[in-house]
Amino acid sequence: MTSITEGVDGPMQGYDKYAFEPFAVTVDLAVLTLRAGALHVLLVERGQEPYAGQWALPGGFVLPRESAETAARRELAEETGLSDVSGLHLEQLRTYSEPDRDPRMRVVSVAFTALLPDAPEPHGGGDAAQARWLPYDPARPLAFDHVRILADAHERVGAQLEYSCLATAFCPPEFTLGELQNVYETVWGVTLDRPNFRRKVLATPGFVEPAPGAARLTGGRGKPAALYRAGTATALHPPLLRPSREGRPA
Amino acid sequence: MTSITEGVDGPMQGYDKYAFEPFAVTVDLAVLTLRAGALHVLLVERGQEPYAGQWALPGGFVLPRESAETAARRELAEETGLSDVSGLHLEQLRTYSEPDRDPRMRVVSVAFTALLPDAPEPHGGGDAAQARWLPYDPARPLAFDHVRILADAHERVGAQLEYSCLATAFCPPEFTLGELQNVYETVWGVTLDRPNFRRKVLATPGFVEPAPGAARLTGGRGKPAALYRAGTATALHPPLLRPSREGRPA
DNA sequence: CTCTTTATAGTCGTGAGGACTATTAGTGAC
DNA sequence: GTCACTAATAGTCCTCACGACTATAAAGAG
Repeated sequence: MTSITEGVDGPMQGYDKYAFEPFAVTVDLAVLTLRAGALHVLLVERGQEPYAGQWALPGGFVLPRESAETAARRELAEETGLSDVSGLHLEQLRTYSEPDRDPRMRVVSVAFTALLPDAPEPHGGGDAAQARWLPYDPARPLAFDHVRILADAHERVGAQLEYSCLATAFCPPEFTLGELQNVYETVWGVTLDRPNFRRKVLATPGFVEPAPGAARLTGGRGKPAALYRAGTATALHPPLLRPSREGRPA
Repeated sequence: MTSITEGVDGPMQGYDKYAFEPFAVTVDLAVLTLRAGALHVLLVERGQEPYAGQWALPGGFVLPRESAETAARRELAEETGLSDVSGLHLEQLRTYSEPDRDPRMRVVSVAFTALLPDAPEPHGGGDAAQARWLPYDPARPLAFDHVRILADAHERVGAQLEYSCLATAFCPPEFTLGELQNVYETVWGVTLDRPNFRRKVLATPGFVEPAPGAARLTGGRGKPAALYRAGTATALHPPLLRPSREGRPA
């Protein structure tokens, strides 16, 4: 295998005695939100080849002086129009580096998951033909290896709901326990018993705390629900386990 | 900041209309094992500047046609001298992309954790002055940002012990429950009750199964222990939670 | 008012798991 | 041999987490 380093100038030059190939580094974003009780993903329609006209995860190149995290935050702001909103949860998912994942060249992509409480309509700016919230559908074809990235993101978020306070990242600053339960039910695709869910959440120290002012959410049907806000804890002890994926043989 | 793309030939040329910087992509490996009941890390002594003479995690450049996973496996084989041994657990940790993490140039590094049952002495080949197993010590200075990578690896492995069968990756093909318990106690830095640990492990379907032949390990002091091998399960239900890091206020 | 809807309160029984004791089966000292 | 020591294994007891379930409260719709 021959080195192609000879084509590289500037800071690449003279890196000890190693041979290496320069890579393009990008970020891909799996931005999830809840709309009308359903999980939605932010997707962009590609305007250029390859995969022109197909849906893809938003993302872009990491700039020379950026970390991947910074690039992801910038791309998210550019695509959705919201600049570093409070309640934004951004987390590195993993890195995808298969040699042929981009047919043009060697691209290594650092994938992130982002969770948003409300869903402002994105304005598809820049390179994308349009950007839209679309219902999460594992069967929807996407450009590149984005189907896999999105599936990994969904799996990761689902797992994190068990052990972290991540669910509040899907909720507005003040929320009801019913809304919080909807997060779990929607992401996990299950239904939970409401009194038991309430007992578990309130018994977990630091998960949620009553919103100040004893505010209550009225306007809907039924008894008004008390409002809560995210607590100070970051990890959940004990964890809130989803119903066993494997049968219970015992 | 100007693009330095103009110095790039070959597949980098003419990538749409974007300006991007070529990055060097490396892998770093946090290789953990148990020796004499203590957690050890595989470290190499750097032979060149920067950080010449300092300890660092093994790693190296991703080759042109390699994925990061393939590169990690190759580097591990090169550094430790063991070629794709059975029982090798390799997993992507995360990617470190701070702009100045390498003083010479822009290097994005994909970090992996590798778990080994036995610890063959490494032969420090190639670029490293020497390679050795050293006791895990979060306070040991390391080159680059490797202290953080190693700490992240330790935290990740500790968390994974709770929900996965990962502990068997530290053990030889056949092991006693005492050896398995030592894995948990060493990585978590706690002591566990032996009968309770035994009950939990045996009650978890697919975690371990008796080794064929009703073999027993003798030679040590005390009653000989039965031998087990890793089961077919990959996830642990229910999880084997470590003693609560936060106090139990309830 | 009555029905429906949703939030909240409480009850009961099973079982997981922490703390603990007892027994078994080996080695090494004497 | 036998006695101490060590480690594996078996079993007990008690608390509490949690699933399943019933009951009550507080709103809007008609």
